[in-house]
Formats: sequence, structure tokens, C-alpha cells
Amino acid sequence: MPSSEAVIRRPRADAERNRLRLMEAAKAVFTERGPNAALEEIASRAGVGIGTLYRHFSTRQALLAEVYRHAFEQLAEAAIQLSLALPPLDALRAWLRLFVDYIATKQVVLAALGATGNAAPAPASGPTVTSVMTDLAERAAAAGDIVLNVDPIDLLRALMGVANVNNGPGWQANAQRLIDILIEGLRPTR
Amino acid sequence: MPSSEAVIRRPRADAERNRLRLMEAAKAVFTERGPNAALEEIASRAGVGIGTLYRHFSTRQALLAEVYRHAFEQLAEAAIQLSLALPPLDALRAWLRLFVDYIATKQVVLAALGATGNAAPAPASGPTVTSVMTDLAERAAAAGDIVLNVDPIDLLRALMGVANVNNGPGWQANAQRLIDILIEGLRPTR
DNA sequence: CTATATACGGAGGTCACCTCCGTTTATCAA
DNA sequence: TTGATAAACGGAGGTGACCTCCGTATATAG
Repeated sequence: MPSSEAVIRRPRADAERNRLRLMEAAKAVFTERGPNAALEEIASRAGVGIGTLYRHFSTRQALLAEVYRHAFEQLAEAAIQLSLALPPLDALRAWLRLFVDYIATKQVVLAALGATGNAAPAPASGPTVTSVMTDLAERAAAAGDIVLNVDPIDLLRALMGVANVNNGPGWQANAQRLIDILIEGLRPTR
Repeated sequence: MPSSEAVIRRPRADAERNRLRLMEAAKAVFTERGPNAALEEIASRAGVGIGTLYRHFSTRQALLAEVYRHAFEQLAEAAIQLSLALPPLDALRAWLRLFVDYIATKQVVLAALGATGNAAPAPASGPTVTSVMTDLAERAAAAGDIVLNVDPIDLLRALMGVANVNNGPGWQANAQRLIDILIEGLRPTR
């Protein structure tokens, strides 16, 4: 007989397989068609019914978050490496450059970032883009390199603002320049 | 008989009336429901058919642009006044503050700004938000107060980035702070 | 008053979203 | 192996928004 606690079975093999297929299909379709791609196209390209898609990912956001979680985690990883290798201010600057490169290749992320309100879907555990950015900024502040009188995340938002829509070539260079302007603007007055 | 040139009649009175009604309804509905409000609600609130809406404004963008044109023009006006009354850098800073206030009350504009690629729908004639911002920035640069090594419009984009989505209270204060950071960051190194 | 260019309206085709539930299937215990 | 059963599937179909098309209505000019 079943114990008073719900019996835990490991998920069915087909379920797991379909989840993977969906994520692959989603990645391809989002890249091709942008973050508003039709979910039904994703489902059919994955070879499953639309119902299955919704069972696994109850909202578009949830799907986007899963698809880009790896990328987010890499970005967070990089921050740790940079922190170890460089002085605080340089680490911050270098990471912001990565961030811009990142949104350059995955514009889709903007949607994921935007709608959650948080700067990233929280991975099961471990650092988020938000926490990493905050950390880098606070280190630089502690070192006396900058004065932190804004929410660090707003700096990311500013960069995303420049990336957003501005599809004209050169937006990326402009965003990179903005990094330096922002950092210069945060310098303590001497 | 008709001349070889098309005969120009002034628009029918009902057409003009409906256009006005549509714009009023649109303003109300956009304010209430955001920039993705159903166009059919706008039409019905204006007491006209959906076909009439589309005849007057062929896209959502066109409608948004018309509805907010007055506001844009005021913003452009203000720039002129500030230019006359204040030294270049102060004028720039003051105008950016207005810009933030502006997107605070009319978040809807973000959509209008975004999708056109330009920072504003061009009024029939006269200055646009883009031209005004560029002008203010160039004056400040000419006075030697700032070094202009980005597209001035990108500064607006950065501010919009902070405004965007960030509905948590306090975003407006953060955006105002960002203005100072940006300006400080543009200062010539001395 | 009439002719006609102009404007109106909304029915209906299209498309995407999302839910619901009858059917299928993987898993487990016997 | 073989049921029994929980888990998962799939897609039909309701909903809502977009936008076009064209038969009908009407303001205007002469």
C-alpha cells in the first residue's frame, strides 16, 4: 500500500525525452523567429502536441528561462573567473563587455530579462546575473573605484536600452562605449 | 471638368469628426490598458467601426504616433526654452529630467519610440525629440562641457532601458540619478 | 436636387493562445 | 509475463485579436 507520503517515481522516460526535444526546438525557433515565435511551431517542430508543450512549460517565460539558463549560468561563471583574475574595476568593465556581446548574439534574452522583472531566471542554485552584477559592482565600490549610488542592475538595463530595437549596425559599439561612460560617471569625484 | 491634376476636396466633416473621436478614445484606452490595448475596443469606444479605425490609422504605430504627437512637440518646445534660459550643460541636464518625467507619465511612448526606430514620429514640421536631443548634446559639446563620443540618442535609450519594465517604485529616481552619471561620464578628462 | 467621390461598418477569414479530456503508454508489483 | 494504474500524450475546439473587403450610406459640389 502507498505510504502516507506520496510515492515518488522517477519521471517517465518519454516525458524527459520530450522535454529535451522541446527545448532544442525552442532554441532553434526563438533564434530564427524571435521571442514571440508561435509556440505551436515549437511544439510541432519538436514532434509533440501543443498540450505537451504547455504541460512542460506553463508559460512562454518559463520556456525562455529554461532555454537560456545555460547561457546565463556561463555568464555568471565568467564573472567569478574575472573577479579572480582582474582588479575589481577591470573585472566589472570586462564583464559588462561580455554582457553586451551576450545580448548581441541572443537578443531573445531581452524578453526573458524584461518580463520576469528579475534580471534572470534563477537557476536551481548558484549565482544569477543579478547577483553577479551586484557583486562585481560592490567589489569595485569597496575598492573605492566607483561610488555606487544606483541599483547596479540599472546599469544593465541601460545597456539593454541601447541594444533594444536599435538594430542599426554599430549599436554594439555604442553599447561598449556606454560602458566606459557609465563607469566614468560612477567614479568618485576627486 | 476635372483638371489634369486630381481635384482636391477638403475632407468630409464626418471623417474629421471620427478621426478626432478615435484619437480621444485611443488616448484613454492606451492610458488604461497600455500600448497593446485591443484596437477594437478603441474603435467601439469611439463609436465607430473597426474599419474606420484602420482607414484613419493603418497601423497601431501610426495611431500611437498621432496620439502622442502633441506631447512630443511640447517636449521639443521645452528644449528650446531651456536652451535660451540656461547654459548648455544645465539645459541638457534639465531636459533629460523632463524626458524622464515624461516617460513616467506616458509609459506608452516606449512602444512608439521603440518600433519606429526613430526616437519620435516626425511632426508635420518642426523639431523632433531626436533632433532636439542631438542639438542639446552638441551645444554642450561645443561649449566644452562634454565629449560626445556616442550617439546622443543612445543616452535616451539608456534612460528608457531603466524605465522599461522596472515598475518597482523608485525607478524614476534611479533614472534621474542615471542622468547625472551619464553626464559625469561624458565630461572631458582634465 | 442629383450624381458621385468619400467614408462607413462589421462580417468573416486568419492566426495564436491555452484548456480540457479521452486515449495511449511506461512503470511497477505480483 | 501480465495486469493495474498513474503519468503523459495530443489535438480539437473555444477565445480573442488582427486586418481586409465590399456592399451600403452620406456629405459635398454643381
